[in-house]
Amino acid sequence: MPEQRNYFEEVYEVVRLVPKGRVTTYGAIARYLSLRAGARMVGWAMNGSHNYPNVPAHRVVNSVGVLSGKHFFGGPTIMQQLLEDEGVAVVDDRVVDFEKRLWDPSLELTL
DNA sequence: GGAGTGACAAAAC
DNA sequence: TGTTTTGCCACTC
Repeated sequence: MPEQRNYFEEVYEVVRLVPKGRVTTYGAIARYLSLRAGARMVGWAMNGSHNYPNVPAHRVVNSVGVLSGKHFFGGPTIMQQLLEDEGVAVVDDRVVDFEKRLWDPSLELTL
């Protein structure tokens, strides 16, 4: 069945554009997609991200920089390990210098 | 076919 | 000031 889930693809595409060593938020992606509060969809999309290649869902965190869905990576430390491997320090499930690491598509892509 | 849920966020009270 | 409710779309039961 063809992928007719536009929002999901949009989310995946944006997440794929997140540079290594940077993180983004559900709200940022939702805003970039002109969603009022579709952040839930972003998270749900991440849930199905395993069906799509190169979707660094570990770079997507909530609005406070917390690795909300770390447990969905098959382990509570996988997400943190991936981020640390990319140079993103994670302490107490939170991204260090989150505001500096934050990659907002609406800003970086200057749409 | 209908109702409920889901890795969130922002507005309202 | 903190807590509660609504919003969105897709997917599952």
